[in-house]
Amino acid sequence: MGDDDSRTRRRGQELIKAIHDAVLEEVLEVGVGRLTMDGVARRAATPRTTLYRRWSGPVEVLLDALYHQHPVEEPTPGAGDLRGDLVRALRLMVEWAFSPAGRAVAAILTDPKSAALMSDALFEKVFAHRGGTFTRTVLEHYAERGGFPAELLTPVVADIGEALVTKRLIDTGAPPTDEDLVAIVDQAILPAIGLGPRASGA
Amino acid sequence: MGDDDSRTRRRGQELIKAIHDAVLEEVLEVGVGRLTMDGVARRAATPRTTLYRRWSGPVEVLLDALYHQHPVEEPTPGAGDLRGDLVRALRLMVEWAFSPAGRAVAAILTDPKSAALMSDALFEKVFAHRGGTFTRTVLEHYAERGGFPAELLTPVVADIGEALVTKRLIDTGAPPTDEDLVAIVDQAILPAIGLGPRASGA
DNA sequence: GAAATTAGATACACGACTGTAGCTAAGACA
DNA sequence: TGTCTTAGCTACAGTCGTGTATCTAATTTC
Repeated sequence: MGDDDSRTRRRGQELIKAIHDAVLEEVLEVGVGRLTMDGVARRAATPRTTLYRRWSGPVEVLLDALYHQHPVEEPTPGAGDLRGDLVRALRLMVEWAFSPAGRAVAAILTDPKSAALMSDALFEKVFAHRGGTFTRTVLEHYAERGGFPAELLTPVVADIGEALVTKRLIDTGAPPTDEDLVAIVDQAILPAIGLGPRASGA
Repeated sequence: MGDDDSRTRRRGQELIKAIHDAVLEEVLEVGVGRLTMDGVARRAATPRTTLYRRWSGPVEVLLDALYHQHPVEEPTPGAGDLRGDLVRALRLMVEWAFSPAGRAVAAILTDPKSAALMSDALFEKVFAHRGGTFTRTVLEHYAERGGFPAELLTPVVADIGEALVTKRLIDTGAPPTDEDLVAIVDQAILPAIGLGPRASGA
């Protein structure tokens, strides 16, 4: 049978994946504005002609890589541990934020020239729902089951956890510890849904 | 007397200011990674030699511009309107975020190559205290005067307002309305310091 | 095995940018 | 007025990246 190891060329999806991986690495090293076809090609160990056959520029390569490597794990809330589920959801968010795709998304969000290249499909898939998919899922789950008054779950409240994690990532560039995540849940999220230390004292 | 209007050349601070303004505009248009000496010079209507006499590259020009154009208004809390003062502080933050310097800071924060060029003085002045200077000032002011229990003012709580505004800015690219700011104060900050609707109902 | 497809390789012309050198002239100062 | 400083101007050589064209050879398909 065909022995894959003897092949010298990559074809089809294997090649595409290598190029996607390469552009996600390259953007981490140089940033969006310094992405070049040359750089991506070099990192992918493929000639530029191969890239130009499919994409017209490096940002398109990057956006395409994001489209295909975006799948993000969603939290799976249980039944009786809101606090624990919130911490786990935030941990999931942090893990994603430090993935190649997560870092690339962060870079694109501040690039003035990327928006013009953004397809509607990609925007819909990657950016439109970027916020609120981690803790919101957990909070909705528990609100539906009467864990706290559902009317307290406003767009602002749904965003608190992720907002604090996002800001922390921007401020320090380092992943928050589990203690940090617990503090965010206890000091900011739970009070906002009426489950803070003051509310339990009543 | 010297008539300023007849001069054909800018000198000293006038020239420096024009260059600073130019680089802050240029970075908004092309992003950090696409900044060039050529582009900045063109926009400042000055030759590159003039830039090279002072700076070795475009990011240095930008960082210098930030160092000198960073002064940010601080909130001036009053005596009896915590809620109003928090909303005003967040409004101040939004105004700064949309200033040329504010936007430049945002761009630099995601550029992989800018950190290496960052002087300690600049980091100290512009970035180290970037978070927590708006609502923290107000919250500390009122905590000291017994407006709410001081022990509730943790680093997490001090960050809530600005975190939510930051995330909103990232998510939409548009300035939050005053209604948005009021919602952030009422739904997230006040509950966290024990002054939410639930606490007053007790 | 032959035909089709396409990955990989090479080359080219061009533009933009870099960094430097050298010069002139405007402006400040004594 | 004379001197000094430096902004503005021009030119240059070199590098990098772009976009394209062409060809060969590896791989897949029939």
